[in-house]
Amino acid sequence: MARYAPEHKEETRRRMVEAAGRRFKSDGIDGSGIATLVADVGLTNGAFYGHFSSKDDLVATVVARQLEEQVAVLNSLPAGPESVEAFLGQYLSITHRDDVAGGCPSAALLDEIGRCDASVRDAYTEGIASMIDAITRHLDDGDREAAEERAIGLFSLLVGALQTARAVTDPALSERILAMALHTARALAGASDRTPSSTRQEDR
Amino acid sequence: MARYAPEHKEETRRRMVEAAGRRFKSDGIDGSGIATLVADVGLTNGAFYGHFSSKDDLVATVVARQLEEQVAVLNSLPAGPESVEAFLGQYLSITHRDDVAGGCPSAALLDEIGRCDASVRDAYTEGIASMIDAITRHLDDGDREAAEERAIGLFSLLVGALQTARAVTDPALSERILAMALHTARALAGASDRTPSSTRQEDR
DNA sequence: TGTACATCAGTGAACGCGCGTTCACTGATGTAC
DNA sequence: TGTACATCAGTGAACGCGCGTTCACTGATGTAC
Repeated sequence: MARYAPEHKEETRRRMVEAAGRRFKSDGIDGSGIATLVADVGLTNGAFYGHFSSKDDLVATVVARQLEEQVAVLNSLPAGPESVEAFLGQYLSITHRDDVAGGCPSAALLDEIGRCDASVRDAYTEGIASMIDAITRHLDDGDREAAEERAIGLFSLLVGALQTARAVTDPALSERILAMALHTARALAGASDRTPSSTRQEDR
Repeated sequence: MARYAPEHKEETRRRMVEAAGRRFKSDGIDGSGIATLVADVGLTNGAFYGHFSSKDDLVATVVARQLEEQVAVLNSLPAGPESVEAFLGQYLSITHRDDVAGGCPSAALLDEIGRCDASVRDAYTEGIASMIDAITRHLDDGDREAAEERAIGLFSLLVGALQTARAVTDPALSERILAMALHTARALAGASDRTPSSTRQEDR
């Protein structure tokens, strides 16, 4: 093996965390074996323990990273109802439904995370707290408490609807779930808009 | 082995489906082995294939049965906003959060079902269609389309919130999620109430 | 009434396989002298 | 300039284990004659 640049190992680890994120989301945590995970980045199974102390260590790292990325996206969103609308439309789109590997980690893994060790659930807890904060900031119109409530409701609605749309085999029902959840999500996101310039009309 | 009453085998199968429902929900589908599942009803692993043709056959049967039971509960609920309120309060309670094995199958298994074979997802599709119908009937105030939309939103919200409350390790955050989701759920369930006799006041 | 046989729910050992994890080893590079 | 050694990311075989599934067998009962 070649002697590597100082950043090489760090870079390999980073690629593993990213590839494992996609694997976990598409095949499940339990459904993804170490051999497959390392093969995804072109290594053999023994190399794994040079980077992580155990599978759980990787899982916790991946969960933390996935949520960080999502929070970063939310934070980079411009303020204002239009960008929230756009985000909702993209979240509840057919494209997102069909891109499990590249999509929302909560929609793909939430109930499995609930069955994981405390280390993984701790990582999720920290991530989700930041996420609720980020959503709350986008919805805040002065009443922070009410905005946080809507943030939690919105997050739960999005995750539950996307999971359901993915589980169902009937394409018409699946699209109906996405469309109706999107309508409800818009109403929920804009529930405090008292300005008549609001994008929504059909909700009242 | 004793010669059994004619209903004996059927009864064993029924017990297996019920026990497997609890197992799947608490340990995951992938996390529950055949040996454990049959041991739960006091049998040894070879007995399994006298009742089911494969694990997937059992999973599909369990998923169908779990949803049937839930729909039966919904259908037995008296009409009127009070019983919907009571149902929401129970669904988003700490008791339900802590009773994964005896609780809602969608909250425990939805993303794992999304990764299952078509037979399992077909069973889920049929069950969820009945469930949406049942919820819609409870919310219907004349506008069926709007009621179905609120039914889908409500279902997604409940499932997403319960999963999140379960995944999180911080008890305060977990309870906060349940409480805030309950508040949003009540507003959503009663969104069409134009009667001032409504139970909710704080939402408008 | 007594013997021979059919029924059938359940037993338990065995199958090949993939799991998470360990570990002695490889081999290309950098450093010491 | 040339040799000896340290470094270290990655290799790949092996470990014990549990998985889903198969199958020859058990043994208590009912039926036939």
